[in-house]
Amino acid sequence: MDVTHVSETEPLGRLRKAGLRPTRQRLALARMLFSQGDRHVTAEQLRDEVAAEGARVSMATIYNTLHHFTRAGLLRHVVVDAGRTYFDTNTGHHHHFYVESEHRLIDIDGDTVRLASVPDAPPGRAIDSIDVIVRLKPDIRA
Amino acid sequence: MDVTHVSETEPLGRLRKAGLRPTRQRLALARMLFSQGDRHVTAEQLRDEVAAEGARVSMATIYNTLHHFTRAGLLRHVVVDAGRTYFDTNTGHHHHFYVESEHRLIDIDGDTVRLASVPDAPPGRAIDSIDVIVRLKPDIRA
DNA sequence: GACATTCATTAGAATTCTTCTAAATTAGCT
DNA sequence: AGCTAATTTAGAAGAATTCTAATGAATGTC
Repeated sequence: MDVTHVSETEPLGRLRKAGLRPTRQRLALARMLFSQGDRHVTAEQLRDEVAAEGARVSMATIYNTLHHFTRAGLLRHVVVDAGRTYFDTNTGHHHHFYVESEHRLIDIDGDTVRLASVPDAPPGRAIDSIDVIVRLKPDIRA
Repeated sequence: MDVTHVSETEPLGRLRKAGLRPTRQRLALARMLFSQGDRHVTAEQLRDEVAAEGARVSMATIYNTLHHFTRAGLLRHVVVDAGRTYFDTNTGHHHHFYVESEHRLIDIDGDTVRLASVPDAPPGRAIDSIDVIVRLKPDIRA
Protein backbone atom coordinates (compact mmCIF):
# COMPACT_ATOMS: atom_id res chain seq x y z
CA MET A 1 0.00 0.00 0.00
CA ASP A 2 1.29 3.43 -0.93
CA VAL A 3 1.43 5.46 2.22
CA THR A 4 3.75 8.22 1.20
CA HIS A 5 1.02 10.81 1.02
CA VAL A 6 -1.61 10.49 3.69
CA SER A 7 -4.06 13.15 4.69
CA GLU A 8 -4.29 13.82 8.38
CA THR A 9 -8.01 13.35 8.24
CA GLU A 10 -7.84 9.94 6.67
CA PRO A 11 -7.95 7.09 9.16
CA LEU A 12 -4.35 6.13 8.56
CA GLY A 13 -2.99 9.66 8.85
CA ARG A 14 -5.09 10.28 11.90
CA LEU A 15 -3.67 7.27 13.69
CA ARG A 16 -0.11 8.07 12.62
CA LYS A 17 -0.41 11.59 13.86
CA ALA A 18 -1.76 10.40 17.17
CA GLY A 19 1.12 7.99 17.56
CA LEU A 20 -1.15 4.96 17.40
CA ARG A 21 -0.21 1.86 15.50
CA PRO A 22 -2.54 1.50 12.57
CA THR A 23 -3.88 -1.97 13.03
CA ARG A 24 -6.67 -3.45 10.97
CA GLN A 25 -9.08 -3.02 13.90
CA ARG A 26 -8.16 0.56 14.64
CA LEU A 27 -8.43 1.51 11.02
CA ALA A 28 -11.89 -0.02 10.80
CA LEU A 29 -13.02 1.79 13.92
CA ALA A 30 -11.46 5.08 12.83
CA ARG A 31 -13.28 4.78 9.53
CA MET A 32 -16.61 4.21 11.25
CA LEU A 33 -16.02 7.05 13.66
CA PHE A 34 -14.49 9.77 11.58
CA SER A 35 -15.87 9.54 8.08
CA GLN A 36 -19.45 10.52 8.62
CA GLY A 37 -19.39 13.82 10.44
CA ASP A 38 -19.75 14.33 14.18
CA ARG A 39 -21.01 11.30 16.00
CA HIS A 40 -21.91 10.12 19.48
CA VAL A 41 -21.40 6.42 19.91
CA THR A 42 -21.39 3.76 22.57
CA ALA A 43 -19.10 0.76 22.52
CA GLU A 44 -22.03 -1.49 21.78
CA GLN A 45 -23.19 0.59 18.82
CA LEU A 46 -19.73 0.51 17.33
CA ARG A 47 -19.50 -3.22 17.80
CA ASP A 48 -22.74 -3.66 15.89
CA GLU A 49 -21.73 -1.32 13.09
CA VAL A 50 -18.40 -2.97 12.67
CA ALA A 51 -20.04 -6.37 12.67
CA ALA A 52 -22.52 -5.21 10.04
CA GLU A 53 -19.58 -4.33 7.81
CA GLY A 54 -18.22 -7.80 8.25
CA ALA A 55 -15.15 -6.79 10.23
CA ARG A 56 -14.32 -8.80 13.30
CA VAL A 57 -13.34 -6.72 16.31
CA SER A 58 -13.65 -7.97 19.84
CA MET A 59 -15.40 -6.03 22.55
CA ALA A 60 -12.17 -5.69 24.49
CA THR A 61 -10.53 -4.07 21.50
CA ILE A 62 -13.42 -1.72 20.99
CA TYR A 63 -13.07 -0.52 24.54
CA ASN A 64 -9.29 -0.38 24.35
CA THR A 65 -9.45 1.58 21.14
CA LEU A 66 -12.06 4.02 22.33
CA HIS A 67 -9.92 4.74 25.35
CA HIS A 68 -6.77 5.08 23.30
CA PHE A 69 -8.50 7.45 20.91
CA THR A 70 -9.78 9.45 23.83
CA ARG A 71 -6.36 9.73 25.43
CA ALA A 72 -4.95 10.78 22.08
CA GLY A 73 -7.51 13.56 21.82
CA LEU A 74 -9.37 12.02 18.91
CA LEU A 75 -12.49 11.44 20.96
CA ARG A 76 -14.16 12.93 23.93
CA HIS A 77 -15.97 11.22 26.72
CA VAL A 78 -19.55 12.30 27.42
CA VAL A 79 -21.24 11.42 30.68
CA VAL A 80 -24.97 11.95 30.59
CA ASP A 81 -26.42 8.64 31.61
CA ALA A 82 -25.30 6.36 34.38
CA GLY A 83 -24.33 3.01 32.98
CA ARG A 84 -23.81 4.11 29.40
CA THR A 85 -20.68 5.75 28.14
CA TYR A 86 -20.77 7.88 25.04
CA PHE A 87 -17.81 8.88 22.93
CA ASP A 88 -18.03 12.06 20.91
CA THR A 89 -16.06 12.57 17.72
CA ASN A 90 -16.44 16.31 18.12
CA THR A 91 -13.60 17.31 20.39
CA GLY A 92 -14.07 21.04 19.98
CA HIS A 93 -15.77 23.46 22.33
CA HIS A 94 -19.42 22.51 22.56
CA HIS A 95 -22.12 21.15 24.83
CA HIS A 96 -24.99 18.70 24.65
CA PHE A 97 -28.67 18.18 24.53
CA TYR A 98 -29.61 14.80 25.84
CA VAL A 99 -32.91 13.30 24.79
CA GLU A 100 -33.45 11.03 27.75
CA SER A 101 -36.35 9.13 26.24
CA GLU A 102 -34.27 8.10 23.24
CA HIS A 103 -30.81 7.98 24.73
CA ARG A 104 -29.73 10.39 22.06
CA LEU A 105 -27.19 13.19 22.16
CA ILE A 106 -27.29 16.37 20.09
CA ASP A 107 -24.45 18.84 19.92
CA ILE A 108 -24.91 22.41 21.04
CA ASP A 109 -22.45 24.80 19.54
CA GLY A 110 -20.02 26.12 22.10
CA ASP A 111 -21.04 29.72 21.55
CA THR A 112 -24.72 29.06 21.99
CA VAL A 113 -24.23 28.55 25.69
CA ARG A 114 -22.40 31.39 27.27
CA LEU A 115 -21.52 31.17 30.89
CA ALA A 116 -21.81 34.67 32.28
CA SER A 117 -19.78 33.69 35.28
CA VAL A 118 -17.73 30.68 36.18
CA PRO A 119 -17.00 29.76 39.76
CA ASP A 120 -13.45 29.66 41.02
CA ALA A 121 -12.04 26.23 41.59
CA PRO A 122 -11.59 25.35 45.26
CA PRO A 123 -8.03 25.79 46.59
CA GLY A 124 -5.57 23.23 45.32
CA ARG A 125 -7.72 22.34 42.32
CA ALA A 126 -7.98 23.60 38.81
CA ILE A 127 -10.80 23.49 36.34
CA ASP A 128 -10.37 20.65 33.91
CA SER A 129 -13.49 21.10 31.83
CA ILE A 130 -17.01 22.41 31.99
CA ASP A 131 -19.88 20.29 30.76
CA VAL A 132 -23.28 21.73 30.12
CA ILE A 133 -26.00 19.16 29.59
CA VAL A 134 -29.47 20.29 28.59
CA ARG A 135 -31.84 17.43 29.27
CA LEU A 136 -34.84 17.21 27.01
CA LYS A 137 -38.24 15.63 27.44
CA PRO A 138 -41.06 15.29 24.93
CA ASP A 139 -42.91 18.57 24.51
CA ILE A 140 -46.33 18.14 26.09
CA ARG A 141 -48.03 20.79 23.98
CA ALA A 142 -48.44 18.24 21.20
CA MET B 1 -45.28 6.73 69.48
CA ASP B 2 -46.71 10.23 69.63
CA VAL B 3 -46.96 11.49 66.11
CA THR B 4 -49.44 14.27 66.52
CA HIS B 5 -46.86 16.99 66.07
CA VAL B 6 -44.19 16.27 63.51
CA SER B 7 -41.95 18.78 61.84
CA GLU B 8 -41.79 18.52 58.10
CA THR B 9 -38.05 18.37 58.27
CA GLU B 10 -37.96 15.43 60.65
CA PRO B 11 -37.64 12.10 58.91
CA LEU B 12 -41.16 11.04 59.80
CA GLY B 13 -42.80 14.28 58.69
CA ARG B 14 -40.77 14.28 55.51
CA LEU B 15 -41.97 10.85 54.56
CA ARG B 16 -45.58 11.61 55.49
CA LYS B 17 -45.55 14.75 53.42
CA ALA B 18 -44.12 12.88 50.46
CA GLY B 19 -46.80 10.23 50.76
CA LEU B 20 -44.30 7.52 51.58
CA ARG B 21 -45.02 4.93 54.24
CA PRO B 22 -42.63 5.48 57.10
CA THR B 23 -41.05 2.11 57.46
CA ARG B 24 -38.14 1.38 59.75
CA GLN B 25 -35.81 1.25 56.75
CA ARG B 26 -36.98 4.46 55.17
CA LEU B 27 -36.78 6.28 58.47
CA ALA B 28 -33.22 5.12 58.98
CA LEU B 29 -32.24 6.20 55.49
CA ALA B 30 -34.03 9.52 55.78
CA ARG B 31 -32.19 10.18 59.02
CA MET B 32 -28.84 9.44 57.40
CA LEU B 33 -29.64 11.55 54.40
CA PHE B 34 -31.37 14.59 55.78
CA SER B 35 -29.98 15.33 59.19
CA GLN B 36 -26.49 16.41 58.33
CA GLY B 37 -26.82 19.15 55.77
CA ASP B 38 -26.50 18.75 52.03
CA ARG B 39 -25.01 15.48 50.97
CA HIS B 40 -24.04 13.54 47.88
CA VAL B 41 -24.27 9.83 48.38
CA THR B 42 -24.09 6.61 46.45
CA ALA B 43 -26.15 3.56 47.28
CA GLU B 44 -23.05 1.79 48.47
CA GLN B 45 -22.05 4.59 50.81
CA LEU B 46 -25.49 4.61 52.35
CA ARG B 47 -25.42 0.88 52.81
CA ASP B 48 -22.16 1.15 54.70
CA GLU B 49 -23.34 4.02 56.86
CA VAL B 50 -26.53 2.27 57.74
CA ALA B 51 -24.64 -0.89 58.53
CA ALA B 52 -22.25 1.05 60.75
CA GLU B 53 -25.23 2.23 62.76
CA GLY B 54 -26.32 -1.33 63.23
CA ALA B 55 -29.46 -1.06 61.12
CA ARG B 56 -30.16 -3.81 58.64
CA VAL B 57 -31.29 -2.61 55.25
CA SER B 58 -30.89 -4.65 52.13
CA MET B 59 -29.31 -3.30 48.99
CA ALA B 60 -32.55 -3.69 47.09
CA THR B 61 -34.32 -1.52 49.63
CA ILE B 62 -31.62 1.10 49.48
CA TYR B 63 -32.06 1.36 45.76
CA ASN B 64 -35.83 1.27 45.99
CA THR B 65 -35.82 3.95 48.62
CA LEU B 66 -33.40 6.22 46.81
CA HIS B 67 -35.61 6.03 43.76
CA HIS B 68 -38.76 6.60 45.75
CA PHE B 69 -37.20 9.61 47.41
CA THR B 70 -36.09 10.92 44.07
CA ARG B 71 -39.54 10.55 42.53
CA ALA B 72 -41.00 12.28 45.57
CA GLY B 73 -38.65 15.21 45.07
CA LEU B 74 -36.68 14.58 48.23
CA LEU B 75 -33.52 13.75 46.32
CA ARG B 76 -31.98 14.59 43.04
CA HIS B 77 -30.06 12.39 40.70
CA VAL B 78 -26.57 13.54 39.70
CA VAL B 79 -24.81 12.02 36.71
CA VAL B 80 -21.13 12.84 36.62
CA ASP B 81 -19.45 9.50 36.41
CA ALA B 82 -20.50 6.55 34.32
CA GLY B 83 -21.11 3.56 36.51
CA ARG B 84 -21.69 5.48 39.72
CA THR B 85 -24.96 7.12 40.60
CA TYR B 86 -25.01 9.95 43.07
CA PHE B 87 -28.03 11.21 44.92
CA ASP B 88 -28.05 14.78 46.09
CA THR B 89 -30.08 15.90 49.10
CA ASN B 90 -29.96 19.45 47.79
CA THR B 91 -32.88 19.63 45.39
CA GLY B 92 -32.70 23.38 44.85
CA HIS B 93 -31.21 25.26 41.95
CA HIS B 94 -27.50 24.57 41.88
CA HIS B 95 -24.68 22.91 39.98
CA HIS B 96 -21.63 20.81 40.71
CA PHE B 97 -17.92 20.64 40.89
CA TYR B 98 -16.72 17.11 40.43
CA VAL B 99 -13.31 16.17 41.75
CA GLU B 100 -12.59 13.28 39.43
CA SER B 101 -9.59 12.04 41.32
CA GLU B 102 -11.57 11.63 44.52
CA HIS B 103 -15.01 10.88 43.17
CA ARG B 104 -16.27 13.79 45.17
CA LEU B 105 -19.03 16.27 44.44
CA ILE B 106 -19.17 19.85 45.65
CA ASP B 107 -22.20 22.07 45.25
CA ILE B 108 -22.00 25.27 43.27
CA ASP B 109 -24.66 27.77 44.19
CA GLY B 110 -27.18 28.21 41.42
CA ASP B 111 -26.44 31.90 41.05
CA THR B 112 -22.72 31.45 40.74
CA VAL B 113 -23.16 30.03 37.26
CA ARG B 114 -25.20 32.28 35.07
CA LEU B 115 -26.05 31.10 31.63
CA ALA B 116 -26.01 34.15 29.41
CA SER B 117 -27.91 32.30 26.75
CA VAL B 118 -29.70 29.02 26.62
CA PRO B 119 -30.30 27.21 23.37
CA ASP B 120 -33.82 26.52 22.19
CA ALA B 121 -34.96 22.95 22.47
CA PRO B 122 -35.29 21.17 19.15
CA PRO B 123 -38.83 20.98 17.75
CA GLY B 124 -41.12 18.64 19.66
CA ARG B 125 -38.96 18.69 22.76
CA ALA B 126 -38.85 20.79 25.85
CA ILE B 127 -36.04 21.49 28.26
CA ASP B 128 -36.30 19.32 31.32
CA SER B 129 -33.24 20.51 33.21
CA ILE B 130 -29.81 21.98 32.72
CA ASP B 131 -26.82 20.49 34.43
CA VAL B 132 -23.52 22.27 34.66
CA ILE B 133 -20.63 20.13 35.78
CA VAL B 134 -17.26 21.72 36.41
CA ARG B 135 -14.69 18.97 36.42
CA LEU B 136 -11.69 19.54 38.62
CA LYS B 137 -8.18 18.18 38.54
CA PRO B 138 -5.37 18.69 41.03
CA ASP B 139 -3.76 22.10 40.59
CA ILE B 140 -0.31 21.55 39.10
CA ARG B 141 1.17 24.78 40.44
CA ALA B 142 1.76 23.05 43.77
C1' DG C 1 13.22 -9.98 4.10
C1' DA C 2 14.00 -12.59 8.54
C1' DC C 3 14.34 -11.65 13.53
C1' DA C 4 13.49 -9.76 17.73
C1' DT C 5 10.84 -6.76 20.43
C1' DT C 6 7.16 -4.36 21.70
C1' DC C 7 2.53 -3.41 21.32
C1' DA C 8 -2.29 -4.99 20.15
C1' DT C 9 -5.97 -8.32 19.99
C1' DT C 10 -8.77 -11.84 21.78
C1' DA C 11 -12.12 -15.03 24.25
C1' DG C 12 -13.83 -15.63 28.15
C1' DA C 13 -13.79 -14.96 32.99
C1' DA C 14 -14.33 -11.55 36.45
C1' DT C 15 -15.98 -7.20 38.45
C1' DT C 16 -19.09 -3.63 39.48
C1' DC C 17 -23.31 -1.55 39.80
C1' DT C 18 -28.13 -2.03 39.50
C1' DT C 19 -32.55 -4.33 38.81
C1' DC C 20 -35.52 -8.25 39.12
C1' DT C 21 -38.07 -12.17 41.34
C1' DA C 22 -40.90 -14.36 44.29
C1' DA C 23 -41.62 -15.12 48.99
C1' DA C 24 -42.01 -13.24 53.68
C1' DT C 25 -43.07 -9.17 56.41
C1' DT C 26 -45.21 -4.93 57.77
C1' DA C 27 -48.17 -0.62 57.76
C1' DG C 28 -52.55 1.21 57.73
C1' DC C 29 -57.07 0.42 57.56
C1' DT C 30 -61.82 -1.43 59.65
C1' DA D 1 -57.48 -8.97 65.40
C1' DG D 2 -57.79 -9.52 60.63
C1' DC D 3 -57.44 -7.83 55.74
C1' DT D 4 -55.14 -5.87 51.98
C1' DA D 5 -51.81 -3.57 49.67
C1' DA D 6 -47.33 -1.84 50.06
C1' DT D 7 -42.61 -2.98 51.47
C1' DT D 8 -38.58 -5.63 52.34
C1' DT D 9 -35.52 -9.24 51.37
C1' DA D 10 -31.89 -12.66 49.69
C1' DG D 11 -30.25 -14.09 46.01
C1' DA D 12 -30.40 -14.52 41.10
C1' DA D 13 -30.11 -12.04 36.96
C1' DG D 14 -28.70 -8.38 33.96
C1' DA D 15 -25.85 -4.81 31.77
C1' DA D 16 -21.66 -2.47 31.01
C1' DT D 17 -16.96 -2.59 31.49
C1' DT D 18 -12.38 -4.36 32.76
C1' DC D 19 -9.10 -7.97 33.44
C1' DT D 20 -6.16 -12.09 32.25
C1' DA D 21 -3.00 -14.60 30.00
C1' DA D 22 -2.19 -16.40 25.57
C1' DT D 23 -1.85 -15.45 20.53
C1' DG D 24 -0.96 -12.40 16.78
C1' DA D 25 0.68 -8.38 14.28
C1' DA D 26 3.46 -3.96 13.49
C1' DT D 27 8.00 -1.78 13.63
C1' DG D 28 12.96 -1.29 13.76
C1' DT D 29 17.45 -3.59 12.90
C1' DC D 30 20.65 -6.01 10.18
